[in-house]
Amino acid sequence: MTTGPETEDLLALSIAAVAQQTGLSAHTLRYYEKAGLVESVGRNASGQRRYAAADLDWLSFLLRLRTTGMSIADMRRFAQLRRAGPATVSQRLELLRDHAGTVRAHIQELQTNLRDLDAKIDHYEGLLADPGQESTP
Amino acid sequence: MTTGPETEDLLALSIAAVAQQTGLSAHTLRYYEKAGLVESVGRNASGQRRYAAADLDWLSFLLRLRTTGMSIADMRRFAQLRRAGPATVSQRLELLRDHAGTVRAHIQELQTNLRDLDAKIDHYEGLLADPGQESTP
DNA sequence: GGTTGACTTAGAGCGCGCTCTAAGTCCTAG
DNA sequence: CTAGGACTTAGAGCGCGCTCTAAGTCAACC
Repeated sequence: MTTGPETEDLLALSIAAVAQQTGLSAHTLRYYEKAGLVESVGRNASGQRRYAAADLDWLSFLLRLRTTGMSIADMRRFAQLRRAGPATVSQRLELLRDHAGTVRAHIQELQTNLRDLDAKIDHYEGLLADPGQESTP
Repeated sequence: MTTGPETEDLLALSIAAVAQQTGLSAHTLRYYEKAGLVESVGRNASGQRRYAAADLDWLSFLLRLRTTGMSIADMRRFAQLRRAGPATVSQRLELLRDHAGTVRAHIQELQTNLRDLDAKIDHYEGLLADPGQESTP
């Protein structure tokens, strides 16, 4: 399943490269590291960050959490558990399940409200087609 | 279709009552008014706000927009069009259609990311059931 | 008449998630 | 050797959407 031996460690992207790939700014990448979302990434001889494949994987997972509305604080909690090792797997699982539930609820809420918006749109279309109806806001 | 003559104007809720009904704080209700989201509501003899049924309808519409992620600025834009009268119906329609599109896209995005989260959850469940696998983060 | 409490206003403050600044170090090209 | 640019750090600043404070007015009850 791995691409080959040491593939990961051979990848060593600069912060600018990772910024471009992820869509995050270099500022934000450093901020995430300082905020405890990302384990300190490796450095080259002159102290500059060099991202490995595993770092990119983790970042894209973080972005998925972010996109689905997880707060920085919760992401940090997850990252801490991950750093603490395999003993925390069940806690991570619980966190993820909770979050997935939240996301599902959020989707539901959006869908319900969207239906109402669509009804409003229909109403406005009616107004346009036949002006002079009662004008509900 | 109307409930009867003057039903709306007979309803005259205090800001506290509206706060409780909508879940917004009184502070936020005043803020929305100052921000141009809500047309100045009626006042009683001593200058206190008295909300009519139409105000409540409008507020619940605003809340639907908010819940689906519309910014205050866009809600203000919509409110301004509404105040400008029937001539703006087509512009309001366009705004609503755009927003509904945004919401649909957002739901899509959430669903996609949720699928990936579920996959991650499955992975963690596998780890729990059979520890000692390769430990993808 | 006094006290309580809900209301009014203008405006300051807060939490979040970045986003940028300032000052300095280091590598690279000319 | 020099100039430019990408990087480093600590920390300040910003935009959003509220949220609260301060100081004052008013109506109602005892």
